[in-house]
Amino acid sequence: MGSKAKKFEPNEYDSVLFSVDPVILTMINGHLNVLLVKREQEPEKDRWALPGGRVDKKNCDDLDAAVKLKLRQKTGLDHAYAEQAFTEGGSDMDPRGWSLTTVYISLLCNDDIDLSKNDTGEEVAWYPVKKLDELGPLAFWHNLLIERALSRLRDKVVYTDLPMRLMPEEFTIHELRQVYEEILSGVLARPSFFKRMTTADILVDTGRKKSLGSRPAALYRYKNRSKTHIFPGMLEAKREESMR
Amino acid sequence: MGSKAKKFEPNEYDSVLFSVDPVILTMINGHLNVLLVKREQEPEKDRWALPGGRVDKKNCDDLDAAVKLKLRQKTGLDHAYAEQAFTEGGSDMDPRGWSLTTVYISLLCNDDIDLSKNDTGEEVAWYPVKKLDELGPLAFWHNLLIERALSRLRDKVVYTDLPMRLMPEEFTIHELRQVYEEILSGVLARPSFFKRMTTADILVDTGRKKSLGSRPAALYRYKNRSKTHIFPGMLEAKREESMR
DNA sequence: ATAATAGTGTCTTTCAGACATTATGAT
DNA sequence: ATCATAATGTCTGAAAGACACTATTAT
Repeated sequence: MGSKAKKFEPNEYDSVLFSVDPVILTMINGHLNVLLVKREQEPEKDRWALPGGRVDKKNCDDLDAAVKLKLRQKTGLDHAYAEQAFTEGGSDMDPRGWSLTTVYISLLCNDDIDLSKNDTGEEVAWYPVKKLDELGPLAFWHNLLIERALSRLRDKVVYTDLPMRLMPEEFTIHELRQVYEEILSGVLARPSFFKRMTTADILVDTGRKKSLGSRPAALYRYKNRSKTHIFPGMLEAKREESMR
Repeated sequence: MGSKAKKFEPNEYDSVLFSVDPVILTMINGHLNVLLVKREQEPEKDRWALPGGRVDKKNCDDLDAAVKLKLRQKTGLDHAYAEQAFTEGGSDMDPRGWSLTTVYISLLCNDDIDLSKNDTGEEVAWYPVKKLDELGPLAFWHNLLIERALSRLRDKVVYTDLPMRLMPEEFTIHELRQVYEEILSGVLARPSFFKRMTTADILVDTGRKKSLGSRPAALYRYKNRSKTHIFPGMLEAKREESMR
């Protein structure tokens, strides 16, 4: 098939082309954005793609190390949150042959990131996930991979405090709710949300306030950012918030 | 490293050894059992292992097809339930080199299975998951893979009706509860469980009864076995049921 | 009748949703 | 004073846990 497809007959039966593809998400101006890079190589040259790729087996002893390396290379962050979402594979994903990708969800706060720290020299950019279709098709099946990752994220957000990984050090409960609403594309009842968060023993009131032209809101901080809290019940997001 | 390791320098950088490893579970005599096969080849010859292995890329267009093929080969079942759990990879898992495995959880009813249908001619056996340590170490990291798969299963069982895939066509609510309790290694309150199941609109009373020396229990059947029900709240299993 | 277990009723607790009310700072 | 919105109180409803009670069969 492809003219540039490389040949590797020996042991081809046992091995597959493999890549790790992190879906790196952050909040920018109230909207969820995903990190993309522009491919400089065939196949799919000049298309936007997830900032993943082949695993450097010499420097990575296991999958987790491979993901951490990708994240460091693309965002400059050393301890970004990443969780494995799923693995997809098949003969149609990549013209070079039967290939496999493990998709991770990585959530981080935009304040912590400096894209100029990007190791790779590629063109990288944040893009709002809700406008991805305006960008045209991404490389490979990355549109599909992102959609599945977001679906998984939405499933988990209704019963966990995962969105905390998108928040800056200090934030108001209102800001936190907006992040939940953005992820769920729906509206949440304010009092329920407030109670849920303040009774869960996961937040600390810093005592300071943040004012935006009305009653100032209390600034909170997470008590323990390293472990994900599971709430006893599930949130219910209402439709609406369609346009903007 | 290993003396039998095959060489495939061309493009080795891009590809990894890959296998699919289903954790196939069923209930036997009230206990959760996992399907194992005895390896007939090096490495790890003569050790018990998960019934997985390399993917036949010529006959499988994607990952799902690969898992379905494994299940058919090992159990003779064509439409067994299987769900992807996670993927693990690294340089220490297999002496032949950096390798990757995607683990699936497959749940099925023992009544449906005839191990003599096994395609492969290997020695296969069911083994109780709670006695796996008595069997000695499994091949590769399969003890760890099974433990992680079971952990995932336990997490999901408290808010879904996944165990239905382990039940025969008709069953009593008591039998269903015993399956939940076996998976969770805990005791569930009978009335809560009964209400949860009978109010969820997932069961049909067949009208028939099953008697075991006292008041006969109603026999139920699942209304729709193909979609997993999500309950609004979570079950809480109590300790105990230690020995047996 | 008694034993044994299936099934049910009732009460309490927990927690989310809805709605109304109070609090606080900017103007 | 008025406005905007943060925070909270109260009520309701859904669903799980606990416990007691009733039902039905075998013996």
